[in-house]
Amino acid sequence: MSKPSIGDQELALLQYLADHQHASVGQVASIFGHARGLARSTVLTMMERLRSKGYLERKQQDGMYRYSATAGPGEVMRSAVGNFVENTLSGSVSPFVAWMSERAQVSDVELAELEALVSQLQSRRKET
Amino acid sequence: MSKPSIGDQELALLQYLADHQHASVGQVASIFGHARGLARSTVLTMMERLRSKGYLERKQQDGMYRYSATAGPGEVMRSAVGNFVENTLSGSVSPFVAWMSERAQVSDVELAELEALVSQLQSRRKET
DNA sequence: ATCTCTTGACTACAGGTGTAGTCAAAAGCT
DNA sequence: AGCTTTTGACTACACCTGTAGTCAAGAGAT
Repeated sequence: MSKPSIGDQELALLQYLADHQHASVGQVASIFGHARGLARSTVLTMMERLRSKGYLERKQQDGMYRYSATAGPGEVMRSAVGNFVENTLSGSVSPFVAWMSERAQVSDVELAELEALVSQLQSRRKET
Repeated sequence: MSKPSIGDQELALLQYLADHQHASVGQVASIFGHARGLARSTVLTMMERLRSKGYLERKQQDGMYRYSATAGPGEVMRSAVGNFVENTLSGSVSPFVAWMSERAQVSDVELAELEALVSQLQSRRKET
């Protein structure tokens, strides 16, 4: 039972919700929505769609609904990446590496993450 | 003038075309199409859409059209990755790294690519 | 109790993508 | 030339996503 698909805007919203647990529609609309020039009803619609897809849940509180992501902040992105690699790159990571090596700038932080990743993979490999 | 968007199936097709230059619809339909259970008309429709988006071009030959990708095989994927990172990950590569480090198996080849990438980035960095 | 602001449900709609049927024209075969 | 297969253009349609308007019910203020 693979999770339903998510659009980019929806993902951004879900990400926001994962970072700002149990927020009301009003709050999300005025912060996230306003920042992106979205109408309140648009934000509400997206939130409800995400909820029907199982990515958000809500509970009544203070006379209104509070929404929370069902998955943690990191998971959202990670599963997005997973889908992308599976569906779009047919499971191969190579295109990603190729793209990285051409990319103009890679920040110090990113480089450090990559280094850590490589050494982690190396050590994991020996164990087996 | 950023390129028009591409769906996953379209991308797979484009990739196929990039790997099999100047193929006819018939050929693509019977190989690629058949492998994915797509009707000939479906393949044709997608190819024409890709063409109208500028990703494919065609020329008549042997009484039928032959299609070719306008970009090389690698470029297609690379730009797909670029879009994904920009649109979906808001420019950050971190989610990718996070996902990689959780992924069950990373092949030797992939690990080697990553190592190469890291050392390439490291040396590039010193130059500056 | 009334008036106003907020909240939520519903409806709408356009553009993109996946998928395919139909049908006439062109090409190939006998 | 006549019959069969291939090719290509067009049409169709459902679902997803982005985006928003409307309108009634609920909450808050006076």
